[in-house]
Amino acid sequence: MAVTMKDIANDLGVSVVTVSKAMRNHNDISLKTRTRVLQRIKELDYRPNLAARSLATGKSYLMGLVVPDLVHPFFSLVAKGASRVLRKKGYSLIIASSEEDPDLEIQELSQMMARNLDVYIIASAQTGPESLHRFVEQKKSLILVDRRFSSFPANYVGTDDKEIGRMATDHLIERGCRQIACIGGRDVSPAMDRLEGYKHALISHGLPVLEQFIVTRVNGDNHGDVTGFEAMNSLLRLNPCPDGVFCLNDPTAMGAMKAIAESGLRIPQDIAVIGCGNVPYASELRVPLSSVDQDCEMIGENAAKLAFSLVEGKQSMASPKTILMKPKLIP
Amino acid sequence: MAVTMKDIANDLGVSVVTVSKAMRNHNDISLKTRTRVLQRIKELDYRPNLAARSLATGKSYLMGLVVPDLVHPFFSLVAKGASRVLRKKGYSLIIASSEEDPDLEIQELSQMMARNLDVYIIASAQTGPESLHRFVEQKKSLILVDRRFSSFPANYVGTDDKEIGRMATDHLIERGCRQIACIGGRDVSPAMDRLEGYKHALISHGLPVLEQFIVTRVNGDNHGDVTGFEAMNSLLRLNPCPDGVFCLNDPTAMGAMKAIAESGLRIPQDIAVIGCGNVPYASELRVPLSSVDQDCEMIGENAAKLAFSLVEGKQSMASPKTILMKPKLIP
DNA sequence: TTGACTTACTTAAGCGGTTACTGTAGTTTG
DNA sequence: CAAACTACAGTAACCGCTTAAGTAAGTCAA
Repeated sequence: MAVTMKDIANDLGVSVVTVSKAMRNHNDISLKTRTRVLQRIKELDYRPNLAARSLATGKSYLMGLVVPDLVHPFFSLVAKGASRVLRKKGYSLIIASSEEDPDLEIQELSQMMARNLDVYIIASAQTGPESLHRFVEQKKSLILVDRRFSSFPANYVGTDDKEIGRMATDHLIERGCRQIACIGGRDVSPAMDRLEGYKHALISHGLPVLEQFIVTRVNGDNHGDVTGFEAMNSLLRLNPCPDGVFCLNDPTAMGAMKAIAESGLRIPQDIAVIGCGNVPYASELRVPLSSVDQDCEMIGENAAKLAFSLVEGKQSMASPKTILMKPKLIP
Repeated sequence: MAVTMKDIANDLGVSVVTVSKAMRNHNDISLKTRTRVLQRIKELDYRPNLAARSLATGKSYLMGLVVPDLVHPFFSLVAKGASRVLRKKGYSLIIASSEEDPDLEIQELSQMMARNLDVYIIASAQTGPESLHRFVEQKKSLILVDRRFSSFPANYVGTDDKEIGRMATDHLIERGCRQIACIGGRDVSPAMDRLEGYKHALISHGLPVLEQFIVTRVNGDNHGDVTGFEAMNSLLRLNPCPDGVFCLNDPTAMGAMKAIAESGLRIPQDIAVIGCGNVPYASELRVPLSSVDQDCEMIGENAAKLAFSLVEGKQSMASPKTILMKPKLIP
């Protein structure tokens, strides 16, 4: 078996508690003893058994991250950012992918709760906040990422999605577009907020908000390329046909661009396209894609930092904090 | 606090042990008692504290996955595949990203070892197997993924990389290329094996293996696009210049394609390019990229399954198992 | 020089489970 | 009808660590 505190204590002729305290810099231990302990710990390459520590302290030194799709660069970047911050403080990250399935998400969260994680960071695939109430009941620390629920106050880290919508639409307007369509998902907060920003931008430029130019789909983020392709085709049949399209995410934009290309129209001369998310390699696409970048890694980092202030009690769950990142236009 | 076995035992007027046994279908408990226990467990939504169980059993029901770059689709797909399999058996996955930094990897692994994970699945960023010996010493279950070390026998799940090299090169030869170059990383087993497959294919077609056509770089996988761009530029200066390029991975291929495009040559008429990895959206690129696909999710799944056979003792660390996936050509 | 404080450490208890051993009915057997 | 099982449940000990409470010395002011 691995080295335990007992081994070290025996070797040094002190009690286990002394070792425990020495290790955690309790001011109850003489410098001399502490040094001897630390010395021996190094020699034996001792590492405290975290399961035992967890049991004794009630803290697990584990944080959970549940995302709808780990393969999506957005979420893997969030994971990366969070992981980097947590690592430094000796925390580990349990990552689960819900595959955009609400039931699976609940199941994964149950698993995690059995492990008594210190903080749960969730980009939820739920349509409503119902299943999140148990976090409140069980007084578990919760941080929502990317997606939130208006009726459910909780810690939240995300991008300023309204600003994204405004920014993207403004960009198209500045490029001379006047008939601007919008394609994307529905029901999830980023989509709704971006749409609102889109409308806001149109209105403040004195342009009309036309319902037929807004194509939203449930779960439009999944298989966004298909959604984008089909939605764009339906937009192309309109008269007048849009001269600019704001796609709520990049895969959708790529689908839309494919549809435009197949129709024989040119991008961006005939129809300009802007996406959101700034997927890697966007610049290498057939037609380079303008996009709005969200600093995904920073979202992860901030979520992790917020997580610390929760476990350290600096931040209470009672007064949830919202951190919004500023988006950036990538032409 | 959360519900414990004690609560259930008290409620039912039985001992804690009875609850424990009932829960795990010990044949020591009458059907009647077992039903009562399970009933109450459901009512209270009880979940056993896994830290406690871990302490008592010595198993953590956790598996660790360390990858060099979580954002790389290859590794996130592996993670996804592994996660899916583990979930079903009640295991959770701790994921860490080493950022291609060998020291960071060692650090992450130390962290994990403190948690006594049941199996460690690693796509190692090490240049040699030295740091892996401690797994053998401490009798920890280890599975290597994607990258292996010839001098270090260990469980391994990956793709048949020689076959990839052969397949890709054959494809170029069939398309009529005769001057085939190869660009990619160095030192890591997949790169070396693919290169070997490349050479093998050339030789078996009676073509010469020209050293000046082989451009490898240390850490060529990182920032592959830059590597590919620079390497291709140097290849373009050769006379004769290659009419086909096998890039050991897709980002490299994209960099190479950029260089070719900037030089005014056409793809694939003047120079054909084939990559490896089949990145998402490859078909949407300026010039659609042929690639060799490795079923990454299956790699993850197989690694997870192998992990089970290790914890269940069906498979011993003494006789390491190697699982190679067959690659698939995506024109 | 004695009581009050410190300093440095130890002992005891418990976190929430598990395993190995004990005990007690009720049932079978010779 | 006593001996020997069997089926079911309970007791005790332990996993490795932490916290709270205790104790034995040394220090200091009165």
